[in-house]
Order: sequence, then structure tokens, then C-alpha cells
Amino acid sequence: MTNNHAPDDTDTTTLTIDEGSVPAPSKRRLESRRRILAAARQLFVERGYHGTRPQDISKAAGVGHGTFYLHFADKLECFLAFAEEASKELEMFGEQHHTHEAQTLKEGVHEILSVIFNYSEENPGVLAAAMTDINVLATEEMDMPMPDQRWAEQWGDNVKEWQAKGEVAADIDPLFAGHVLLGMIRQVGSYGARAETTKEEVLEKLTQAMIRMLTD
Amino acid sequence: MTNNHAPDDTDTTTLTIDEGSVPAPSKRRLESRRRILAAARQLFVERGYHGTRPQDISKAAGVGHGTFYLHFADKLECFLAFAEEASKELEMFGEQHHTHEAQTLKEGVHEILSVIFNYSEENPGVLAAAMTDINVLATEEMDMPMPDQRWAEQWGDNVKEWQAKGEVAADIDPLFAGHVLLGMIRQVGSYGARAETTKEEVLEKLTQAMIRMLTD
DNA sequence: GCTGAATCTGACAATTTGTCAACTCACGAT
DNA sequence: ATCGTGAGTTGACAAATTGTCAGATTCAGC
Repeated sequence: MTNNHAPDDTDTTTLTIDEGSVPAPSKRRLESRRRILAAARQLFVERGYHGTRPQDISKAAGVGHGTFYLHFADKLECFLAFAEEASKELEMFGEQHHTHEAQTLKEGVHEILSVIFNYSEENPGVLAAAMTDINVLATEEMDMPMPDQRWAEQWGDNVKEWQAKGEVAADIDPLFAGHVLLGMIRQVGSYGARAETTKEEVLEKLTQAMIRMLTD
Repeated sequence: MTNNHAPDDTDTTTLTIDEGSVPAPSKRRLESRRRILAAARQLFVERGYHGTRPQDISKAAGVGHGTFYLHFADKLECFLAFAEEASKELEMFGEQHHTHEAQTLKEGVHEILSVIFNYSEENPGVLAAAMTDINVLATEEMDMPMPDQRWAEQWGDNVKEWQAKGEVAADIDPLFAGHVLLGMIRQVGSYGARAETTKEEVLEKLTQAMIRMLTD
């Protein structure tokens, strides 16, 4: 398998301008990539990883079959790019929908979860994929931390801040808690998408469960 | 794709004797299947789903390439069988290592987690696969509940019992909590396999986190 | 408009998945 | 012990998919 796609020092996620070292990708190239990723997203969510083929993706994207391989080495890499993209989107979604500075731990947790739930509602199935434990798909070391790991760490940072304010129990390891919280969100997200229950109810219950876990 | 493998009414997991309706599979057939599943397990754990091919599995199993398809329709079905097998193993492992009736909620949780952690130590990577959210691989309805769903429900049953004894907060929805607990275990299992920390430490922290989540 | 680099395309090569006629093996009948 | 038979397996080959790359197309700069 030969790697035909762009040089690895190109930021393969957003293809932003990297002053001086690599020329900016053309609009054309960006557009092709965008279309491929959009098609990939739809198919991964609809059919799952197993049932999605590179040829399906390129066809749905309206590009030549070989074009897929100019952008991604294989299906896995395309999947990882999709997950990364979704992760970034959630971040931006959160920034856009940030309403006010939380006064309490409960408000803080509730607000973050609301963002996640609202994003999920608008993009069914996307977060489930983005938060995938990549280890099941592939076991080799990844070039960068995966979205789920980064989120766990971010939650860990949040816990550390709340702990500094005395809102979270002092004996809790923030990073550990970050992972625990991520696990909760992941599973409840999956369960909530299936169960006969409302988003609001799940949101309240999950907030409650998380608060309990974090406090004495 | 034609389905060449045994009639669907055969229990494809353990191929137990089904009195009267289907003849028992021969030793030879059981042995082939066992070897395929053993090879599949090793490869799925080593390489992940993406990097494992049916031809790799049949080769590692020491059976003909076509034999794979006599037992499983495709890679996904083989993976699901592996996950199911691992799930059953954990159950049996738990039964064999059940030491005593828990006196407190903490002991109960600690004991169940010990079983899970001990099994994981003896079978690295297997539980991660067995507890996979199958939805990422495939989105169609499965014929039976997946291992992760069943575990969540089992934890839900445990929570209900503990609740009846007044050990778990009365306002907690047992099934919801079951899913939350599963999510915690899953993520912490993944984190613990990677982090520079001891099994005992992770076990203690997770027990603590779970108790907090379940109590006032 | 011309040019050349960037990018794409799809035919074809390479590889993998899936099929099935031929073969093997285990078991029961004689 | 031998033989017949059906279950189960095999691997050559068909079908499908992944991956490659020479030729084609596009587009920005002059």
C-alpha cells in the first residue's frame, strides 16, 4: 500500500494555511476533501464501519474512485478524519452556544451536557462515532491523541478547576474522573438514542449521576 | 453474498445440543469453529477490526480459507461471535471466582469489579472488544442483545437489588444506572490499560467512583 | 490566451472476499 | 475389518474490492 496522499506535514484535518513550510491547498482540493468527508460521515453513521466501503464514499461524494486515495490512505484514515472533524465541530458548537458562566458545579455540568446533547440531536450518530474507542478498530499507536482521550482530559481539567473551587471532592483524581465522566456520557448517549425516553430526562439523570460521582 | 454456513437455528455461539430439532454438530465441526474463534480473538486483539482479514483468521486457525465462510457469513459475524464468547467466559469466570456473599454495597461492587479486572489481566484486550458498542461497526438490528447491553441490564438488576436493601439512593433509575456503570467500567478499563498505574489503584478508584454515584 | 503545476479520473493491476466441485473423514451398518 | 454415506473441509477460481498511476482536466498566474 503506497501512500499517495498529500505530504504528512499538511494538517490533514482542517488543511489550514501553514505559513512558509507548505503551500496552502487549493480550493479545489479542499472542496474535494470536504465532499469526501461529508459522504463518509453519512455512510459511517448509516451503515457503520464494517458496511462502508471506500468506493461507496467516493461515489457518494461525486468524485473519482482514485480521488479517495489521494486524500486518505485507507478507510481507517478516513474514519479517523471524520471523527476528528466531528470533535472539532462539537468544540465550536460549544463555543457558539455558550450562554453564561456557570455559577455552580451542577450548572457547569448541565451546560456542557446540554451542548453535547443538542449537538447530538442535530447530528444523529456522529458523536457516537467520534467518541469511539479507536482501539477496537486499530491497535497501532496513533499520531495524535484521539478525540475521546482529549475529551477525557478536558473533563479532567474541568474537574480540577471545580476541585480548586471546592465544588468537587478533594480526594478525587481529576484525570481519572475525566475518564469516568467520558465513559458515562458515551454509554448514556448510546442508551438514550435507543431508549424510549426524552432528551431532557436523560440530561437530568446524567447530570445528577455525574454530580453524585463528583461530590461527597 | 450467499450464506453457506450452518442453518440459522443452530446456536452459533456454543453449538450446544438442541434436543430433537437439529442434530448436534460433530466434534470435527466444533473443533474447526473453536480454532477459528481462537485465531480470530488473537488477531482482533492484536490488530483491531480494521487490520484483521478473514484470510488471516483462517490461516492462523490452520483451516482452509473457505472453511471460514462455512462458520461465519463475514468478518463482522465472526467478531460478534468472539465478543459473545468472551462475554460468556467472563460470566463463567465470575462464577468460578465468586468468593462470598457481599455484606455491603462497596464489597459487592468491589467484588464484581475484581472479577472483571482479573479476567482482563489474564485476557488482555478481550473485554475491550467484547464490550464494544457494536453500533460503530454496524447499524442494523442485531438478532440478539449485544454483550454490552446485557451487562448494562445486569448491572441495572444489581442496582435494583441494592436499592431494595436501602444501599442505593431511592431516586436512582436502576436501568439508567446500569448503563452509567457500564460506561464507567468501559472507559476506565481502556484508560487503565494505558495509564501508568496499578490495577489495584484503578480498582479502588473505580469502586469509589461507582459508590459515590450510587449513594447520597 | 498560454503554460505548467495541481488535482482528478477511471482503467487496470493487485488483493481480498466469497463460492462450490472435488476431496476427506468419521461413523454406523454389515 | 470393510464399505457406504453424509458431514465437513479444501483451495482453485469467480466475483468483488482496494489501490495505482498514466493520461486528462482544471485553474491560477503571467
